Amino acid sequence: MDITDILDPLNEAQREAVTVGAEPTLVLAGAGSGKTRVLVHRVAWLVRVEGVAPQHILAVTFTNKAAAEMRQRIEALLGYPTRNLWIGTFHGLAHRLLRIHAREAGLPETFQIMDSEDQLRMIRRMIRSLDLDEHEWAPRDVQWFVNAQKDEGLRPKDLKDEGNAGRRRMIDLYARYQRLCDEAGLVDFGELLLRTLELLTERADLLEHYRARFKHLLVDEFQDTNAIQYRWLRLVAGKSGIPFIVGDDDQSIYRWRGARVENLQHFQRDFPGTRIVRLEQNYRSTATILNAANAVIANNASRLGKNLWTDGGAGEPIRVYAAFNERDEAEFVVNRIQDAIAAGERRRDIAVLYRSNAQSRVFEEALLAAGIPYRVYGGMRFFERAEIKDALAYLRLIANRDDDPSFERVVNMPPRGIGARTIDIVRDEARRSGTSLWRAAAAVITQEALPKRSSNALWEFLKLVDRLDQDTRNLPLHEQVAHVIERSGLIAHYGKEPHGGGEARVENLEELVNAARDVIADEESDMPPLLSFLAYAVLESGAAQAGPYEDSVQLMTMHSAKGLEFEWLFMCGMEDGLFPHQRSLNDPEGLEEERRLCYVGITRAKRRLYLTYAEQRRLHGLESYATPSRFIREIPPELLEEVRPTMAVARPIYRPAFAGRDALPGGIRLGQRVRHGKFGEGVILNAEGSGAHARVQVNFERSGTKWLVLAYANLELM
DNA sequence: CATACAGACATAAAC
DNA sequence: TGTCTGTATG
Repeated sequence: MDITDILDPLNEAQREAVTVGAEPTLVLAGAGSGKTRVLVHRVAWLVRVEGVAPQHILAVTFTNKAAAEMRQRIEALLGYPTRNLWIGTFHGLAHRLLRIHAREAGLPETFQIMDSEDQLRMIRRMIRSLDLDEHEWAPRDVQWFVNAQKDEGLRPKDLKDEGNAGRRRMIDLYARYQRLCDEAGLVDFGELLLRTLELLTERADLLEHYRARFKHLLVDEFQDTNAIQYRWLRLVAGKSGIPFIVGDDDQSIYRWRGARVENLQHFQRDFPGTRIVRLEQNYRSTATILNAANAVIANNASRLGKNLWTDGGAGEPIRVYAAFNERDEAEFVVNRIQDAIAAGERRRDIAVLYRSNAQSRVFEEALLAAGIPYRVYGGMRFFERAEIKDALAYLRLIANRDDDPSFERVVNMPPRGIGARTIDIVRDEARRSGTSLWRAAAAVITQEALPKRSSNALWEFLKLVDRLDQDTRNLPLHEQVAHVIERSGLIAHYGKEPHGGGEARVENLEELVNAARDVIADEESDMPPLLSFLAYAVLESGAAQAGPYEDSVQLMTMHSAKGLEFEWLFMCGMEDGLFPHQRSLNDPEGLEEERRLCYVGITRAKRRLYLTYAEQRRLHGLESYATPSRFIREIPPELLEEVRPTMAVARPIYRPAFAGRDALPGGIRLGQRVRHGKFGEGVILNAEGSGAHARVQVNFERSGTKWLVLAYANLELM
């Protein structure tokens, strides 16, 4: 058997990982150490050398994009399609199981998935219907609470109020929300996982079946799994499954949305005899860049320990530029980008990274002015667009009339004279009789509880949806979609939107037809195409922007940069308060996560890295003065090179951090916690002036941010 | 029902 | 400061 194509491209550690026997394996894979390659080759090894049938393999990735890429690479290596090999995200796989076993899981066959926006709308509506104060019970907070519980695998009945009235109400809201979802046949992202877990826990026969099927469980980006995903993995693995997981504790940057790095440690505890393979050789960056990354991450206390190395050369020093303000920073970056392009660099190999999206603006303006094509990551995705969600809502109603959120979304879209008053009456009726809005609407019409005009309009809507359903029942999916966007009136509605704004929307709607054409049937779960398409639209929200092939400079947050690499990299806004972000300055765990994010950022760079910061920055409308990020100071100075502005300036460029602080009386420092008689507790953000005129900016927890004159404020240090 | 205006808010974002 | 949401107005 020829296995050279599997093993030859691998180094020794990679080869060890790919060829391990049937034992639980944990691959600690540093940035740029070839972890995707290891996963792909592991699958090929199992199939070709160990003779494992593809249906005995389950591979879990972090995103759909990664799943698609992995499947494609596996097929390229194996040389044939891998139909029975399950590859997907935890959510995608859970959805598949729930479709196959909807009945056993207590769901209607036509159940629909809600994205976070749908979920938020639903919670907001619920809070209103309960006449709760939306400030005290902010829908966002409730949503956060519900999702956090689900991520931990907890149902309302598992939660105790601990004698806390607020918590008791939260638990109650969670329970009510869940009831609403169940009644409407709706499943949120967390529910996909939780339901599946419960299904497999309760149904020993199913569990046994899937345990027998999925012998090999491969999980990528394991450091980003949450509690329930890990329980899921353990459950499916059981005693006989062989988990092969790949992760990097230093790249765990999603703690804030439930990811548990500890799962890496737990894994070793829960699967005794775990074989650990470390991939530490980096093929991406210069030694200088790697050393900087290593130096920064070394400041984190809780690590499994790992040191990246390369046999490549030192390369260039890392450039640090201190800008006057954010516009100077952008101008500097754009000038360097022009240099790079002039030197023959491709635009797509250049990226500008920042901590938060709001920072993109200045760079966009500067790039626009310079006429350099760029692409901003993030923002509105295809399936999140209003017109697309409208069209999907019609389709969802066709599939399931009881989908209340979809009903509310399009009952008056396009406008057909059904106002807030009418909807209120329908809603009241639904609540009174405990049915869906759809049924309530029909009831309200027969009861003649509405003015003639509204009643007719409502009747027209019900007829419309029924007609759309009937007329398209036997059409291929994409024709069904085309029919629906046309006959629902959405096309006409958006087409006549003023100032040509509707044109793009109409194009998007037409694009939806194409998307429907491309949907591939899932033979295994023999899901109806419409249901399959609707699920796809929620689970795979689509790229934020089209135009992929124009060669353009990449702008994105440090988070979105994970997994990517660039020849030239700019990390901007390297200021304490921006990066690390303000909200993590007082929290050691938060700070460690920021540091990991910095590590992720630095290790994206292949050849040249710039770190820039602005000494003065306009933020939320007011000027603030910043100190360079502590992360810059964590890089050994010999790896850095200051870049001076082209104009001569009569001041030190790379000011030592916290210069000027000494001038503040009373031992006050930035970041210091203080208490004020009236405003309560807060943190010093900024300071200016000295002596009797010294003022400090304090961010009070209760009263917001204020400038105070030190001499009068009587701040108590904490 | 569309548009204008006021007010709140401002970390990251896949599924 | 800019964006988004909700409400007031014509």
